[in-house]
Amino acid sequence: MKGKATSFDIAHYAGVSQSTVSRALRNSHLVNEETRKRVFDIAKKLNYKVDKNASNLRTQQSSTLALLLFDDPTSDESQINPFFLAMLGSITRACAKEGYDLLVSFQSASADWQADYEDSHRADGIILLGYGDYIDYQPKFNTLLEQNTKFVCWGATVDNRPDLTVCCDNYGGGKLAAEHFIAHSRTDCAFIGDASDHSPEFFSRFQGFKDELLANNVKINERKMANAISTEESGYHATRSLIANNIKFNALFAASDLIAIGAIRALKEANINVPKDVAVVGFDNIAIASYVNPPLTTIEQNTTIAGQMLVENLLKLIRGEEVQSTLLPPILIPRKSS
Amino acid sequence: MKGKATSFDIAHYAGVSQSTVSRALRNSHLVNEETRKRVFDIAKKLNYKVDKNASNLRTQQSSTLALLLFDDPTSDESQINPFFLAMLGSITRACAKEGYDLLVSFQSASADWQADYEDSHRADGIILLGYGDYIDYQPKFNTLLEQNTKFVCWGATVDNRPDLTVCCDNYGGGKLAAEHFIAHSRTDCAFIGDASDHSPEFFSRFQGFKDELLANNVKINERKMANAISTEESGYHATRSLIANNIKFNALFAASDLIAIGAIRALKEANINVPKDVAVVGFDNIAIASYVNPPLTTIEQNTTIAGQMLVENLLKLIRGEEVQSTLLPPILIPRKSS
DNA sequence: TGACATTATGACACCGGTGTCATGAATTTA
DNA sequence: TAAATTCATGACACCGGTGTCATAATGTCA
Repeated sequence: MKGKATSFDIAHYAGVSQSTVSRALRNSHLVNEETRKRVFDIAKKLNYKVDKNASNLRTQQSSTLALLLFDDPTSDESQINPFFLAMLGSITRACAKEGYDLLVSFQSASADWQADYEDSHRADGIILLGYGDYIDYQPKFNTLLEQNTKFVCWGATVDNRPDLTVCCDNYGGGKLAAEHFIAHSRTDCAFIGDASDHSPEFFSRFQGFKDELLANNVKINERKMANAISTEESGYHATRSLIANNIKFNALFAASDLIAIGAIRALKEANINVPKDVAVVGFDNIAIASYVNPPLTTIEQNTTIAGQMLVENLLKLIRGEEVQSTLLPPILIPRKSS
Repeated sequence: MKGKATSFDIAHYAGVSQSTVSRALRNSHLVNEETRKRVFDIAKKLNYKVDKNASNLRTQQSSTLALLLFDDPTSDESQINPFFLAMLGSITRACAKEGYDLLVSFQSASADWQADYEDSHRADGIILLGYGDYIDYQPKFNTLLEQNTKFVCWGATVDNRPDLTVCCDNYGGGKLAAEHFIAHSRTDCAFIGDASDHSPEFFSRFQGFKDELLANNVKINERKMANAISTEESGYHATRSLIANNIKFNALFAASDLIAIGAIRALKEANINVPKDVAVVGFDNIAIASYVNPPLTTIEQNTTIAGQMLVENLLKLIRGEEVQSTLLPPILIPRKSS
């Protein structure tokens, strides 16, 4: 066998036209059962595989989805945020289930990603996955919309298009954390994350947290808040600065598990016992959370379902079906850290 | 703008032929500088992107690599082995650096994966990533070789083709673990993993471990070995069965970190102190390892370098360059578990 | 100034499928 | 039995690029 077999080779051996081969292989009802069988046998023998490029070119679709990962550029080069890795895994699985291939690609927020994948026909649609500063992305979202590119994103809300978003109910998750503290009479609360509207997800978590505390007549002191991005390092430093400023609290809500883990490290170093002196609650329920010491109480975002929903919604969008905005319910996973 | 712009549209606006547009966009020296500039400007204005399918079809290559992930089918559906996730991340990054796209796909060992991706021209080459029972794969490797498919695999050695493999020096890693125990006078050793040649990587780790012990006149008792696959659960159960059988040891080498983490859980439950009563060493240095209690001493496989090497070697193979077999040096990361 | 190399471009076949239309044979209907 | 319908198939244009060959214009050298 020199080179790969084509449908013409099969046609030749089967004594039919190439058109018929193409039809037979795609199980068109227009092909005689006997012919189909013959074609299939020969295809198998020649180890024939449909050339995706030719097929995609003709049909103008690719049965491929693209995943654009916007990892936090400030985090360690070699490691990807474990929450995203988990999402990546579940999206990969969901795509496989739907018969789509997945093209994975790292992006920096500044790059010219806004049109590449769909316009070049490499993918039928795009999944955008990233924490962080979605505000910068809005103009690019608009470009995507203008070009009628099919895309969904995790977390970020696109102006007037809630249907393009899949995310966890961050506000509700924040409330869960507050409820939990109140139920355990820990009302002297600190928050570590980003309470500005720069990071919409962290902001919502904080809002939910604050509002639920207020509903119970507890006010959060602004001095007991510190900014952090979603890394262990950042959580560690933010917490250290609180401690260094002699700020006291008996409960700490971290906007992500990585932050919480860093916070616990800082607390331990300062000989502050978790959970006795300070109860800690994180957000995400990454795999590591259950293994740290003490195991971390956290608000779970179910990555399996999230990945599925992203893929499902994107496929609906591609097929022109109606898509509902999707808010996933967060769940409190109580462990020893609180 | 109705539909996507093609090179014909550009040709029309630029007043040149489509051939010239194509040449101009690919920076052929055969195009006048002024013409090139005009073409580029128009392309930009029309938001033109080369149709990858058409281009790939013509050139018969895709600037895409495929990653086939063989996750352990017995592991939890929703979670991917964190070591593979880390590899996935580093391979993604390495591909991006080389200007290649990455197609990610889950596979079960039994599936008909052996020819799909390259034959269908979706990818120029394949990376195979999986722990586990590579023996079943040998016939499929042969099919790949016969079809002249370009591929590299992680860990597994393909008959007579060591150049197709990138892996960590598992034997050397096993020796490191043994050295470490001996240096700390922990010579009553247990091993948890798979010491059969069913799982070549685990087997090598065990061989290195055993040989280094023997070189120091320490023999490992067969009763102090238990089989486990690379999950926390499996490590937990294997260790429990050792304990239940009243087997004593003061050092435990686990063939992977997940196994080690499960082992530590079992030991703790039996009120056996780590590291005082039993020193534990794992393998992989997954992210979780440093966060468990106590932090896990482990043999690191550098996933960043591993991913890079896989991609680099595969690209060399594709370009027809000579490829060296690649053995990555493992490093002992001492932590509190030993 | 005629022979020849160089430069810039256009025409066109080609990659390997898919979808439409035309065609001929077999089957059903009036 | 002629007309209508169904079935199975072939011919062919087409998707949007890339690469080869031909061609015209300009420049170079003897």
